[in-house]
Amino acid sequence: MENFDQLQKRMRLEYPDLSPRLQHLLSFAISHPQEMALETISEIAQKAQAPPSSLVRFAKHFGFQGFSSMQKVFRSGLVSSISNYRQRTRDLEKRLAENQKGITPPYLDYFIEGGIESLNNLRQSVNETDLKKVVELLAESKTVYLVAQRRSFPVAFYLHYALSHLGKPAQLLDSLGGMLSEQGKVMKEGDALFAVSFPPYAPEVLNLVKEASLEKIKIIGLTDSPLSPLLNHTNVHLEVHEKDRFGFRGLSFPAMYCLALCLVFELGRLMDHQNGS
Amino acid sequence: MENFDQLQKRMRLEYPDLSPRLQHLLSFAISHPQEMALETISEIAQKAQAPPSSLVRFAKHFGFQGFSSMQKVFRSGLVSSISNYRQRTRDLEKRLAENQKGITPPYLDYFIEGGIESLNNLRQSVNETDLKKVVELLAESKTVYLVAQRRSFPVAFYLHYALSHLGKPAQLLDSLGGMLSEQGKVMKEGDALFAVSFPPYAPEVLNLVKEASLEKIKIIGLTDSPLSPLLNHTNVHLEVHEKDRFGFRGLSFPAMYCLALCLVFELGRLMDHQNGS
DNA sequence: GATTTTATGGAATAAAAATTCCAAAATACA
DNA sequence: TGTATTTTGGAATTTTTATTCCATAAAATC
Repeated sequence: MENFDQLQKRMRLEYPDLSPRLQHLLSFAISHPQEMALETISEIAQKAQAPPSSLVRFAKHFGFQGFSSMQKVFRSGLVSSISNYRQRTRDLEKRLAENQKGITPPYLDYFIEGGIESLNNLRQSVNETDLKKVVELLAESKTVYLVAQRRSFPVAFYLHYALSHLGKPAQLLDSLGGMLSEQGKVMKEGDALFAVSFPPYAPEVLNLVKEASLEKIKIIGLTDSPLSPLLNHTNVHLEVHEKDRFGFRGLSFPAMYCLALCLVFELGRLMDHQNGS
Repeated sequence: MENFDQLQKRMRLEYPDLSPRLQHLLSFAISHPQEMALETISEIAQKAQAPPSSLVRFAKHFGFQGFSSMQKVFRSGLVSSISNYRQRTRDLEKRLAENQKGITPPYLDYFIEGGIESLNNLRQSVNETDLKKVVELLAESKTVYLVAQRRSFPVAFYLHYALSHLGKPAQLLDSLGGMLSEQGKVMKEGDALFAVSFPPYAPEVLNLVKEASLEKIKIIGLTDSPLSPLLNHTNVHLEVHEKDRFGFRGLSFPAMYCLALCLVFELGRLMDHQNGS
């Protein structure tokens, strides 16, 4: 299928040769791509001051089977600004599904695109206010405890590393020797617990969070969905959505690390600022 | 009309009280807002693995007259997120172009941009042949040992997790209790050592690699530059270039995880293939 | 100025999509 | 264990949306 940019280009090119009505529709289409993408043919017809049949004619003029197939292109253009990788990814998935045997690498591109999509999504799933709140909580707390298990553990480890380098007192609750619960007992009011949990949500982490919340420890959650069981106990949380490829989890990592980096960077700035003044 | 954010909030709140099917749809709706906004009820039903009537029921549960009226709310959410995204992107481009110094928050966008750049670079810094060689080496080896320290440790940890889940015998040399060198003594000919090292290159890892290479253990390196001290002893290596933002290291993470994911994925395929034939 | 060709609007029809309703399954309750 | 209640899936129906077709109007050609 032709993409939105190509179509738009073609439209501009053909403009002079069109009939008055089609010219009129074309200029409407170009200046109202969002309406073209989302509304029904009759709504558009009304707004463009033309009958629905003219819109169908318009679509057919550009080689579409009808209005609906043209609208699909407008829709793809609408979302492509968010992730123009999605379509390519779908295509690849389709090709793979068709011919599972003669599959040829490179798959790396595929993961790269998934990663980019995941990073782009990050922009939407994290809002500034929450991010700021997290940074402030970290700055205020005496010690930051970090907890995560299995798949999520690497991020907690990295945060521990980075916070320590910033001079922020941080402790990693690594469950070494099965001592997670005991490790958690050290937390006191005035500390913060940073909990990372992705499916399958580790029950140990959940328990620790529950206990900590009873002790009035501030809890920061990093998880994958607003429905995560973690969220019942967090003071503030950040979301990174989990995507998969071939049922293969983990494409949230690139986004998660970006977020972690940004967090550390902002904390560093805030700490500098507080010391300097 | 209720707006998208309010609706989402309400959904999260009611989640626990819903029937299983409605819970399932809710989590789909929240994680696929774009699909909910743009596709037809039957397409969504298919993707969410539920009958269309359940979607109608779902909409009604939240007080809508039917699916269509709920979809309108999702559409309005999509539209506002798009304009929001566009605005932010425009601002960012402008500020980046104007002046690298007077950058102001939100910084998250800068890290996202950096991450994307880093992922794009990955395409060039890794060549297919090496990637394939690494996967083959992993597949051939009896046990894969993984070593990394400090900043690089999280990737090794993740690889250990993922390889184990694939059924590939893997051991993480985590230096627990300072026993790194002793942990390394277990490696035998036929095993592989996967070493990750980024600046500042940990000398312990370097030593371990040297010793292992004397024992004819195959060595795979993951590092940041062709000049890395690691490379004198590796059989094959992958490079991920280190970028920084505001003098802040770690933007190689998104790329590194992408690479790791891809590696695991390809290994999984190869193993499947070898078992199947 | 008459005739042919092209463009246009709108009503009729077809197609697609959403909604309703009911029987069956699952669950809770006695 | 049997009965009542809730949940569920899917076929039938209704509604909405898109498309076709044709009569008429406008424009071009002779």
